[in-house]
Amino acid sequence: MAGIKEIAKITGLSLATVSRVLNNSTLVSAKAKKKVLEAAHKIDYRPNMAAVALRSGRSKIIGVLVPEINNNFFSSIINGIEKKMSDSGYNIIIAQSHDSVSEESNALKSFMKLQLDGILLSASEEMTKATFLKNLKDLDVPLVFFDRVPNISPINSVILNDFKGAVIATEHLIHNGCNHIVHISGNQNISIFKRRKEGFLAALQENNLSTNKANCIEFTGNNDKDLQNIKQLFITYPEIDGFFAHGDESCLYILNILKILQVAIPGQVKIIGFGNTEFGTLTNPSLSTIDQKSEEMGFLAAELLLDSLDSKPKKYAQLVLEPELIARNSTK
Amino acid sequence: MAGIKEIAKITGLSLATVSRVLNNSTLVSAKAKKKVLEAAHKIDYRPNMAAVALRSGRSKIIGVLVPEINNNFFSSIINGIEKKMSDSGYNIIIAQSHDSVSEESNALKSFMKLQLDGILLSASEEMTKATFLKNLKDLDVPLVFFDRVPNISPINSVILNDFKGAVIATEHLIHNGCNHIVHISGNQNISIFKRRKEGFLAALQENNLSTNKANCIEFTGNNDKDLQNIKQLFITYPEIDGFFAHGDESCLYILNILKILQVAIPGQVKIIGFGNTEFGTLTNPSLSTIDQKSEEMGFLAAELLLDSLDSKPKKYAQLVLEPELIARNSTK
DNA sequence: TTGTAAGCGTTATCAT
DNA sequence: ATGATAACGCTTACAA
Repeated sequence: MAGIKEIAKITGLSLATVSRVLNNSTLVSAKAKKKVLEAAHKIDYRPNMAAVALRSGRSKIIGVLVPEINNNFFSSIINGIEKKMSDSGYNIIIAQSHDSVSEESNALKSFMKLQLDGILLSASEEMTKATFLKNLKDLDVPLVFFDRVPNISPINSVILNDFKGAVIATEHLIHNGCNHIVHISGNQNISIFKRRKEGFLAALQENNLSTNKANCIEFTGNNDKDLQNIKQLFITYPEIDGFFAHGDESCLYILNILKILQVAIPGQVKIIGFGNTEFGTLTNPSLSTIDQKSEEMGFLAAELLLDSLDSKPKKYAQLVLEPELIARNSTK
Repeated sequence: MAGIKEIAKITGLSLATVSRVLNNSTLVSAKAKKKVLEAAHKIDYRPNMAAVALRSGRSKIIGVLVPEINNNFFSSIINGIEKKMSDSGYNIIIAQSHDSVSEESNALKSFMKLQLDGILLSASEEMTKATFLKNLKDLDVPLVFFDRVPNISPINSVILNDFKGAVIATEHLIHNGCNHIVHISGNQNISIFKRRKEGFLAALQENNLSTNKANCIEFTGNNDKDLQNIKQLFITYPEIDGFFAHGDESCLYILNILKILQVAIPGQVKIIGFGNTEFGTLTNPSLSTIDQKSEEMGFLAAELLLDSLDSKPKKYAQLVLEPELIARNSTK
């Protein structure tokens, strides 16, 4: 009930002047400014954002669309986004695609109704260039992609240098004396996992190690099957002295299997993961890994979006974050 | 650009009639209804929610305030909320308190500007009855608390029966032959951890087991310290044959320490955690635990909020979810 | 520097 | 069953 009208009544000024003060316009006298601000404080004035959005076209809300919120990586990113956005007076509205194109387009549709000022999104696995264009063709708000980025330009995006991360991890093993390294890869249809595998192979080549077929084994997500696969591989090739996994989770399997097989870690075999998941400090031995800079990614994506909100001559930026080695006991 | 006006122009009907159709009013002819819906579909009409919110006072947005989004428990809850709310055509806006009263009240203030239709919130640790009342006194939207609930009534709330969960866990150990059980407790200022400890002690008493001081040890969060504490305890009391931890994370420590001490799990010592964290299936042995029903909690809280959105004669409900035993190999 | 008034897209009241 | 019109709270030309 406490609106701009009330302030006008109290101060004896017009709605326009009150509005100008509240929007930091320079076209107001110091006296008017003071009066208005006092009154605003007195009645604890809070603008009706619905009215502001309707009239000005700016809602002060930005949409965030991720595949899954209940996932440490994405929730860390959202954390970074939230930090930056709330500092700048924006609220964030969150939706999930669950990696489904239809849910993704539904979410975007509902975003479009809300007069959002901008959208941050990580594309679903299935999102192709075609569906992307279809969904977003009439979406004229600023857009920034992060992590999972469709192959299209021009675009604003923030990604991690996954290739580099894999190289760092692999070379860390090599520098610590490993010669027979195996990569536990992820679904190769997902670009980030593909790049990690490429980085692994490149690092082997760079260091004159063989890159034959036995070096890679794909993680299926089926617990028992993966366990058997890794076990079998290790029994077939007992000379294996290092594992680089596409994710920290797979390392838990490897740790278990090697313990069963009575293999000393990191004595006989060294292990490094990817993702810097929380439990990495809790395993025995603690897990070396690659940090994905998730919170920074969210922060930068938010910053990029804020930049493009007020810059009229549109320019696009592709930011690439550098991963960081977290060396712990599993590779000592 | 495609608004209600456009539909009126296409169909030759008035704004009022178009609006009525779009809002499922019964006061329209089948013919008009058909024409409007066709036109709406044709121009891919999407209501401007800012205008709807301004005019009707309902934004179709509900606010969710949690201590920390980057936390598996809360992100699962949000998952449940999102599921229910998006089914009902609501968007959710998320804010974090980081367990700080000032951030919490800031978030609530910004919620209030947004004309939200309702708020779901898990109170920060510090939130007292007084600050709660101060923050929410002029907040007249429906409110539902979950998990962390201030001691105030009347109120809508959804919580887990943590006491019962602890009893179930403890009795599971007892039924599987444990006589000397230790509880690794959490910060006793947090109500849920307190209730878990109480449940543990009650279960011991109920089963005629001693409840002396050696039965509990508080988890400090300091990795090295906790490790030493647990190790020392086990060395002092080698008769210990069971551990019930207030969280799954602590179980990783216990597993590591017992492995170092060459103790057979579950042969000599059995372990059960709380939370049903993802990595519980990946440890060796896999971890028995108590499921917190986090997604259900979010779902029910959302449902409760939706109920109170349209029920004029306000009634309040306190829902208590029953935890579930997840028996795996660590207690076999 | 300030005021007047139009208008953002929709809903709701009152006629017809 | 439908239409004309005011109103929601605010911003912003345009006028003064």
